[in-house]
Amino acid sequence: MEIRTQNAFRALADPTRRDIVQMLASQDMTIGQLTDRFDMTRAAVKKHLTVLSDGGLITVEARGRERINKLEPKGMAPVLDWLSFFDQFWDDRLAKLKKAIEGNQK
Amino acid sequence: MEIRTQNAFRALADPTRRDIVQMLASQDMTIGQLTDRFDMTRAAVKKHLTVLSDGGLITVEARGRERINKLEPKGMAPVLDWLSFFDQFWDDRLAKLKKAIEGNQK
DNA sequence: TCATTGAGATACCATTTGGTTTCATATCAA
DNA sequence: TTGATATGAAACCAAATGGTATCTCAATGA
Repeated sequence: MEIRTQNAFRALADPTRRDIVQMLASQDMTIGQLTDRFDMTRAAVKKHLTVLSDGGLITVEARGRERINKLEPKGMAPVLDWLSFFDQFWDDRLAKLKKAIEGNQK
Repeated sequence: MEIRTQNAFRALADPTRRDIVQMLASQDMTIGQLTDRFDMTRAAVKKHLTVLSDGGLITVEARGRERINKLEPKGMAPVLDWLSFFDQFWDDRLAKLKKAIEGNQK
């Protein structure tokens, strides 16, 4: 249950995928552009992009023969939602953060 | 590089381990107590606890023949640190959160 | 003392994961 | 039209992952 949370956490579990997320944070990129920045094949990058997409962390927009990969910030919400569990240990800051993000996203 | 971040994200990637974290949030528990709450063997739970320990998310305290597993909240810091990257998209709340947690932890 | 209990370690297994190579398809441009 | 380019998809592979069963060890307590 709660497959969205699982898929998001799973997507963030791999260092290459976290790097992709950071790269897409600075600019939208095609698979080709991303592949240029890694020491692996396009097929491998594609697999990572699929996992990120399953996790709701990116969206893909077709433009001609290119596919523009964009960061989907609200995909992070389930992660922050889960992390807000730790309010019990600290304070309500995580909950506030989550609300702030949700507000920005709508 | 940045193995702590990788180990923490990896530890959180599995649903059983996230459940364990939540259980330990309400009270410290031995392996036996945790195993009672899952439909798997003690050996399997032990493996999850090892991954959580590698991720810095729990500590183990020996007491007699029992091992008390405790949540280690500051192990979450690398995760929050990485997530604060998204400041660029929204605002500085995550950075503030991170600082607040670091302050609470020292 | 010695049976019981709580835990760790190891060997084993099926599935998943992260990578490759290869081939197919669609779009662009000359 | 046709060659180059951007991507997708499938088959395959080694290693990691999540689980099991089994054995050992240490502490407890009657």
